[in-house]
Amino acid sequence: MAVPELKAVASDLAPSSQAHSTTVIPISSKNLKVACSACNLRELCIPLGLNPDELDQIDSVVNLRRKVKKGMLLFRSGERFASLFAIRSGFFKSYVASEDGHAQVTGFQMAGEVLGLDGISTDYHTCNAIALEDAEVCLMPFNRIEELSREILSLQRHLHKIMSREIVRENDILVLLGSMRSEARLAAFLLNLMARMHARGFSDSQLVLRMTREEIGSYLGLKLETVSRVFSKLSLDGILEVDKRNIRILRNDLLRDIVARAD
Amino acid sequence: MAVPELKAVASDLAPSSQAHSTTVIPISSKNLKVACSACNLRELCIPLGLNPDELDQIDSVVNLRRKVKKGMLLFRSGERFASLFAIRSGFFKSYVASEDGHAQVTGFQMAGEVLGLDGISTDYHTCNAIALEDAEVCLMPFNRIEELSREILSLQRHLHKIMSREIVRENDILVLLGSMRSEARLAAFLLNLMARMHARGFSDSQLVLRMTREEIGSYLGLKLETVSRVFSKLSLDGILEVDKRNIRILRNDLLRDIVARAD
DNA sequence: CGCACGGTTGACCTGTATCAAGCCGGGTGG
DNA sequence: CCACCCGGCTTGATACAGGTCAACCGTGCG
Repeated sequence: MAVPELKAVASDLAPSSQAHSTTVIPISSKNLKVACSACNLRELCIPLGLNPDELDQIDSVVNLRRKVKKGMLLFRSGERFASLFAIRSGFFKSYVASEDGHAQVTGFQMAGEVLGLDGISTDYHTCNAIALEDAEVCLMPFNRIEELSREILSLQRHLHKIMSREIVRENDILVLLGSMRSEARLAAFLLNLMARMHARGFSDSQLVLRMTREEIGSYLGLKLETVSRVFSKLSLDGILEVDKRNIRILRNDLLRDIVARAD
Repeated sequence: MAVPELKAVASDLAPSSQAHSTTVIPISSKNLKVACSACNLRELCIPLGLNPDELDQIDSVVNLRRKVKKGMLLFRSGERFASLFAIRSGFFKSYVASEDGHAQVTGFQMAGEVLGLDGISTDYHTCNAIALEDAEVCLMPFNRIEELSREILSLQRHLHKIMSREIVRENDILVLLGSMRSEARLAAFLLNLMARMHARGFSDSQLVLRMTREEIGSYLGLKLETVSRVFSKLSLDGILEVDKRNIRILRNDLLRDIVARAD
């Protein structure tokens, strides 16, 4: 398989909850620019081909935005689930923490992706989501989503596809963790990140990592030293240019080879 | 976290497809015993608290059963998705196969669990499901499910919870693969299997594995020799009694310790 | 200024993979 | 009915990828 699409979703939040976030911005008819119907990320969050009436209904669901400063939690494991979050801007990691303090990163999420799907299962979050850079999210109260998706067929379908896509993505990571070696894991990870950035209009050969080596390692089942060494090796091999968190892909083809050869 | 609930779902199928399955049994009012309303697995597949009318509607959705002989595919990657499958009896593994022949097991499924969720995403299967023992599944055409879940609120909710549960389960495996060592992986795997069997009325200390060491290894990211060695070690330590595929857990507490200590 | 954090690199250790031999039990064909 | 074979499993010897521990560097920040 090519470029496993690594996990891009995570959990959910208690909208009324305390400490983590900073500002909550009501969306009124006055700041139309944030309404879904006018959002440039629209095609990622909501289905295409809605009529104006339906778009209005969607706008009425997505009734709050929230700013999340770098390092702040969007939600944490154990909190009550009420809303899904569509990321408007910024970058998140989601992770589960064992009681002993060890944290396993389960995904990285960027603009246009949805956080919180795992909370539907039990009505409580099972993981944490933290902003890796200043971010802004749209709150989508889940009971309103369910309500509306009973009326708008394409919204129902869209919701199901988003959830299923998440299942498929995790499947891909299982393949990665179950059968690839360090170099292939990092190669697949970079290609995936790059593809997602490219789909958002960024360069397809250059990117700025938002996460530390340790976070990458946790996600890929490697130690930070190993991640660092693999970066060095790929750099030495002329496949990447690595300057701290600035990565430039020089030989996309070779990167793909590494993944393909690994199974 | 205790006993990660390992993956218990997988992909989907083209109901009209050719080779794999054996018998298709229409469900009529004559063989009521298979109708959902009378199925003893009901509480696993469909929501509780439905009124008779709603139960009738559900029965009308689940309109076919299919027998799948041991070793036969229920569906394969690339096939068109049309239905979810509820397992009535038997045991499945799901896996994704790379072009080069390598197979990564992504889950084991037993009675009462649902197969096919990953197909919703693109309308095509992304993995394969194969029966590890003679099995019988109920076909649930997905467009009918979507239709009905617009009318029956609790069905809609149930569907969403099932999908979300699958996401959470895969999260748990990520933790397992990302941070546990062989002994802890196998311990978590056994505890999970045991719990699922126990929930179905079987012993909570004894089980018969339906899969080979190699399949366990693929699932856990280990080689079959390693799986075998870990079984031997756990046996030597007096934690298990292992006779080929018959496993008896002697020290559940120690097994849990192994998982807990591993993070 | 100095400290803390993220990153790199080196030396060494270890858990798991790999390769190989052999066992057991069940199915098949002579 | 027996011999054989084959698939699944166990066990041993050895190799190696990645983990662990440690030193060091640069940079941003209090």
